[in-house]
Amino acid sequence: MAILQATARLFADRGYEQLTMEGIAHEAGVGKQTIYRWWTSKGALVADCLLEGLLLPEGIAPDDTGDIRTDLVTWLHKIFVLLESKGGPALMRSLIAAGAESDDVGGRLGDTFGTSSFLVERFDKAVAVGQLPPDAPLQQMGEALLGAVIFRTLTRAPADADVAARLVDVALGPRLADDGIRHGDLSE
Amino acid sequence: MAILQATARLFADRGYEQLTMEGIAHEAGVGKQTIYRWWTSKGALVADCLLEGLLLPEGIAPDDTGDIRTDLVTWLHKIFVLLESKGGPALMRSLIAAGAESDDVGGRLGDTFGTSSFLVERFDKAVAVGQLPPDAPLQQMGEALLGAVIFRTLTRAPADADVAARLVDVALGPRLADDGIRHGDLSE
DNA sequence: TTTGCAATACGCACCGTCTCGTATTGGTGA
DNA sequence: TCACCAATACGAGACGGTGCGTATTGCAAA
Repeated sequence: MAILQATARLFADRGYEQLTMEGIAHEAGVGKQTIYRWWTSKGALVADCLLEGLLLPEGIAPDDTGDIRTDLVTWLHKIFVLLESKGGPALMRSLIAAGAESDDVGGRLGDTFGTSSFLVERFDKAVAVGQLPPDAPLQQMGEALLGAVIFRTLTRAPADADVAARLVDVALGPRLADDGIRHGDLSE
Repeated sequence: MAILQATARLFADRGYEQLTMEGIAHEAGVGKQTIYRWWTSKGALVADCLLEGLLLPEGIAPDDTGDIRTDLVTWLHKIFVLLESKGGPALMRSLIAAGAESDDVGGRLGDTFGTSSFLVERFDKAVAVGQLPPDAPLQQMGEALLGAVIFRTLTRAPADADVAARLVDVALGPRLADDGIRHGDLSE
């Protein structure tokens, strides 16, 4: 659908706040009424874009090299780099703002990043190979990691590899079964 | 300053999105020009409210009963209850939206909840009495907890006492020094 | 008087609704 | 098979409403 693609394009280079129905209609070569016929609000429209995967960059799922800690640190570092890159913070903040304003977008974010997210899927694999205990609170571990990323985005805190390692350390905690508990020097 | 109080009042019962400069001016019995003389934007104005402590409810800092785990679970549970209450989600989402949109508010949120937040202060005390090791990544533990709260708010995920306990478990991880590592049944 | 500020008028942008004129589509009868 | 004709979907954009940020006005205290 041309409207969704136009929305995604404008979202990517102007952000949620700057997104206007008139702008989308023009970009898509469509009348406003046509948009309103299919979607009730800007939020619903953006939520559908999110569902179609038009808003997020490819490959935001962590790798699976077999070692959960390495994979998570690598993944988180990649996210941080993305967040430092041009347009990265804007995209992220736009998503957050959209989620905060619109129940549709918020719910969709929950679907994308929540219960059955790529992160929890990666945790599941780690459980399967015995790197995490079966009773680990995978859900909350994922929330903690993603939440910390959101928190840093919101507060404009710079992030580096050190922070990534420490966050993973917090998330995995005592649950890493195969190679000990404490990793690296965590002193401030 | 009457303007700040008016802003806080309107923010509390209408939220950030519904907040208008004209509304604030009227509520404060002030001309719009006077507001613009002192603040450049709605964001800056709300950021100052945050700084003055006019937006957050009293007593959002955790207690100190001596046991860090109990205190954190109690605190998180309290936050969740607040979040379920009338106006709770709206306030929280308004703050998040304001932070996402405005660098002023975002930075202020970082000051309030970040590096030297009440949460990290509580962690410091736990370190002082030996409940946490001195090299624990306190900063990241705080981020994980607050981030998870933000994440749940954004995704409209309901929260209960169980979730609170699991989140605290993730945050504290192996670092609880005085009474063992695993607490409660964490199976799904 | 002068000055500081509340009040308000202004032009702009966008909202969501509406109306209009133009395709497009699918059914019907010769 | 083909011409005719609703019915419908759509692009375009006018419209009234709201809030923005700026500029002007007029009152009241010093």
